[in-house]
Amino acid sequence: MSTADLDRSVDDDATLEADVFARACLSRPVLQTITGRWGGLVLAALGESPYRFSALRRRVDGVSERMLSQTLQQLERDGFVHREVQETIPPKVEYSLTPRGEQVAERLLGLIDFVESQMPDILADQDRYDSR
Amino acid sequence: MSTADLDRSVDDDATLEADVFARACLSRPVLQTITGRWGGLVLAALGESPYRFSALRRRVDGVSERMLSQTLQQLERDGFVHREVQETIPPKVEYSLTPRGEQVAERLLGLIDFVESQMPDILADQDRYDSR
DNA sequence: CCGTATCCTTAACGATACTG
DNA sequence: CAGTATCGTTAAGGATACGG
Repeated sequence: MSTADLDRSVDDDATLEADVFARACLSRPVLQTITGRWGGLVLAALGESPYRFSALRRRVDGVSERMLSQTLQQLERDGFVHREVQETIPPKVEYSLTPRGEQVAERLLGLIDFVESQMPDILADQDRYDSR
Repeated sequence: MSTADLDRSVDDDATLEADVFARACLSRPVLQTITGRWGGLVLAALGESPYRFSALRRRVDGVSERMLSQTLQQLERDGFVHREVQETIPPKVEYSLTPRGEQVAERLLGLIDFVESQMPDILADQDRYDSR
């Protein structure tokens, strides 16, 4: 089956207006990576400063070694994170944001900050919703 | 994690200054809802216009009835989405963004648009990463 | 120290049938 | 039309042991 059926005409900005609502849209997995359970937190953390693996794991509370490793690989693959290996003994690996990663982290931080600022009201709304 | 989940009786909320990096941070599930697999797309869709259930399901390609229903409930619970029932026959239910939801959708759209704009470069980076 | 590989558990998901 | 309930499946996640 083709997902191109619901053709929303490509408008003025042409090229990149791929429909994010389309099931097979290539940007979906990328968005999933950066907004998923750990991706957003990792990007936010690296927005503060570069981190080494262990330090990052401590910073992002609750992430397992496996998931952190996996998340970092995805972020590196998509060009959001840069991985720098220092061949010392013991070895050190530093993770930092690429320019693209910084742009994303910036926007992500804006979202996080807004939600944090709304938390008192959100919690109140949740309580109202739950008690009926 | 057990289903004991979030302790609603915040014994002493002197600090809503909660650290998003902390495992038990109350904002994490909220962020999860809006950035999760369907939450973001639903908010983005409702940012275009209000939708009724079926129309929304058609707009967000690939979402099942079950997941759409569940996602909308969470978004309504957190005060991002307003649900309006019209007692007609057949019944109609219209979903729209609350002011809070609009603020989030705005930021989410910014993120989505940026990623879309980067897709050509991201795909190239992915290819480079995969071929080694 | 920086991970990867393995195993196993849990949560998310989709399809479908059914109710108000 | 707008969902909820149930069930089987799949993907995500955590713990840990071990290699580089």
